[in-house]
Amino acid sequence: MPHLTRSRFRHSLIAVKRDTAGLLREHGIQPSAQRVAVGEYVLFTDEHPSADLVWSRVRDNFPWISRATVYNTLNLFVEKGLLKTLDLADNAVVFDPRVERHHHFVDDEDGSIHDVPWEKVQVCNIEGLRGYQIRDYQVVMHGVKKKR
Amino acid sequence: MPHLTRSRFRHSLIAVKRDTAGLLREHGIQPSAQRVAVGEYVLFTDEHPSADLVWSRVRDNFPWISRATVYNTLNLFVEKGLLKTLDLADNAVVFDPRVERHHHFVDDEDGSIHDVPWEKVQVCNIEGLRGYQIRDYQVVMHGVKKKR
DNA sequence: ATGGTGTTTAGACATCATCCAGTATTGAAA
DNA sequence: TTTCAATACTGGATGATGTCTAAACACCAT
Repeated sequence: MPHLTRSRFRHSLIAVKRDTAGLLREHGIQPSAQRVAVGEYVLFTDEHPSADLVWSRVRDNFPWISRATVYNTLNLFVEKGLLKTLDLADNAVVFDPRVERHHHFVDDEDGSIHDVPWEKVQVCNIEGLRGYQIRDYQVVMHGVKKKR
Repeated sequence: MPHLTRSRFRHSLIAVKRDTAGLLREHGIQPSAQRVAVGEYVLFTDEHPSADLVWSRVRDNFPWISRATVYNTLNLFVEKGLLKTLDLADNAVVFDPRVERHHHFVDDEDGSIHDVPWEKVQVCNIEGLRGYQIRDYQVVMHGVKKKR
C-alpha cells in the first residue's frame, strides 16, 4: 500500500524537509524552487488551508512568488496525487495532504476542519446502494469542539 | 416530527403551488411577490441549484427580479429553516429544500448532486468519538451514476 | 395624503480562481 | 560552455461568486 507508507513517511518530521524535492520527483513533478517552497508548507500542514492561505504562508519565506504559480502548483499537486481538495464549508476549496481515506469534522464556530481516522467510524450498507457507482465516500460531521 | 411532515407536504405536488405564500408566512416570512417567485422554484426543485441558477430560473417567469433580491431571499430562507446550504463540490454553494436529514451522492462527471435517503446507509460508532460535540453529520459519496 | 416599516433595486465592491501572453529558467544536446 | 527547445513563472486581465449600500418603492395604519 504505497499511499499509506508514503503518508507515514511524509509525516515523520525528521525525513521530511530535506526531501521535498525528491518527493515531488517521485510523483513526476519537476522540483522548481517555487514548487518546493509550496510543497514544504502544504504537504506537511494540518490546517487545511485555502489556496490564498497557502500563498500567504509561502510568501513568508518566498516573498516574490506569484499567486498564479501557487494556484498552478496546487492544482498540479492534486493532479499528481499529492493533495486532495475538500469542499466542506464556507464556499472555499481547501487542500489536505492526507490522501489516504479519512473522515472530517467541521467546527461551525471557527470553521476549522479536523481529520477523523478512517477506523473510528464505520459506514454500513453503502455497497447495496442501487444506481450509483461509488468511487469514494466519507462522513462529514458538523458541530463544535468539546471544551475540556 | 414536524420537519418530515412539512417536507412531505411540500413535496406533494397538489397542495404546493397554490400555497407557497402560506408556507412562507408559517415560517415568519412576509410573502412578497419576489419571495413567492423564488420560493415556487427553489422550494420544490431537486436540482440543487446555485444562487445564480436560482436567479436564472426565476427570471424566466419574473424577468425584472434583481440578483441582490435572490441572494437576500435565499439567505432568508436558510435562516428561517426552509432551505439548507450544501458545500459539496465545485466551490459553489448550492441550496437544498430537503431540510430533513439525508446523505448526498455527487456525480463527478457532470457535477450533479443526488439525495440519498437517511435509512439507506448507516453510520456506526459516531457517538463514541471523543473531543467533538456533533450536531449533524452525513455521508458524502463521489462517483458516477450507473449506466443502465 | 402622510409617515413608518420593510422590501427591492442597480451598481459598487470584495474575494476566489483561472487564463493569457510575455519573460525567465531549466536541462539536454552539440 | 553555449545554444535551443521545453518547461515554469509572472503580472495583469478576466470571469464567477457573493455581499453591501443608498436610493427608490410598496404597503399599511393613521
